[in-house]
Amino acid sequence: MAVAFQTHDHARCTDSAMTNARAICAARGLRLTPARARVLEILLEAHRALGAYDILERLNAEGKPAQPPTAYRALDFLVSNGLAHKIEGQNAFIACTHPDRDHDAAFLICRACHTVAEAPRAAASGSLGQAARSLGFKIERTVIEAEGLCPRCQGTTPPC
Amino acid sequence: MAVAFQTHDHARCTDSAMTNARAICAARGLRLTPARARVLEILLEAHRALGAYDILERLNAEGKPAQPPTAYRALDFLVSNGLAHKIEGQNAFIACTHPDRDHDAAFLICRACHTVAEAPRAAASGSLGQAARSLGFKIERTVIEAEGLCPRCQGTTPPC
DNA sequence: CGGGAAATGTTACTCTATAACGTTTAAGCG
DNA sequence: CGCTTAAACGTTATAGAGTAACATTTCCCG
Repeated sequence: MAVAFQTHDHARCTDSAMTNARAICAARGLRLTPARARVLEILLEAHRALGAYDILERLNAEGKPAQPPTAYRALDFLVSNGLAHKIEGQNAFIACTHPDRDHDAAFLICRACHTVAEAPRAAASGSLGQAARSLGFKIERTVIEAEGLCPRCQGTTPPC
Repeated sequence: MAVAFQTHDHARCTDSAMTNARAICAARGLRLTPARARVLEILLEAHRALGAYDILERLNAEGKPAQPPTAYRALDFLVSNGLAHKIEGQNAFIACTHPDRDHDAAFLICRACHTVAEAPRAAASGSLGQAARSLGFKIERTVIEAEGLCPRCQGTTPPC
């Protein structure tokens, strides 16, 4: 997990993530339609957070004219089912790297190369959960994001 | 701190926050212009997160026709200087309840009554800081938000 | 194979945010 | 004090993010 900052074989991790996603949808009776699968592939291939309109551009570049709802519907499906996450701090979306079950995640986002590492995380852990408990607040959803510089981009003047 | 979920005297906490903000700006050589002060007051009076266009509506309702940049400039100033925060999960802004120094904060946001409690927090604390350290990631900014139900709204069918 | 729900296509629109200009204001200095 | 200059502000226009609403198609299931 959280290997995003290390070099690795993107093609292979895309393939295995797609296979995994198909298996998950089959197991849960979800329909990973061509449109949804294509959006997930785009996210996996980009290997970083993409805006909805970045995805639209890529879809249109493939000769399939698509309007915003097409992208947003696919993204809603992927996010609802844990196959992708929304990075609220950037109005962008990223494929989940371990979509084995529902989970809230924490993200480390490099402002230079836009790589995003996803750290699995116990729901409502840490100081946030503590504060919530002491106030009687019932957490339903969390957004935990850190923006900064990844190891690769800390040394280089021009960002990787 | 984090008293937002308890009933209290809004007028008084608005006044003292404005006095505090003026003192901070004076001490730092910042200009809390009328426009900026008015936006801060609006945020304090609302006592919950407001969208930039909610603020614009209120400004216009006062007979001062204002365009988006007016609101965004004031908000940028307030956020840059720690007098307000942006709630990324809702594209909304809220006055800071303890703007004594630069700080990252964590937020508990009620989805029913829209009240926001701000919990002070050591920067890069908890699991996020741990993950970052182990990966060599340098955190510059964090977004930590929890959405759910506040104590008041958990019992009632119609939200407070 | 037919009925109904889910998914998609399409048009139009709303909300969020910023670029780029010109004008005004006010702080600092000789 | 009056000049210089940067910061703040007004204004117009536009870019970017997201959704409403409705017609059409697909495909699951009985």
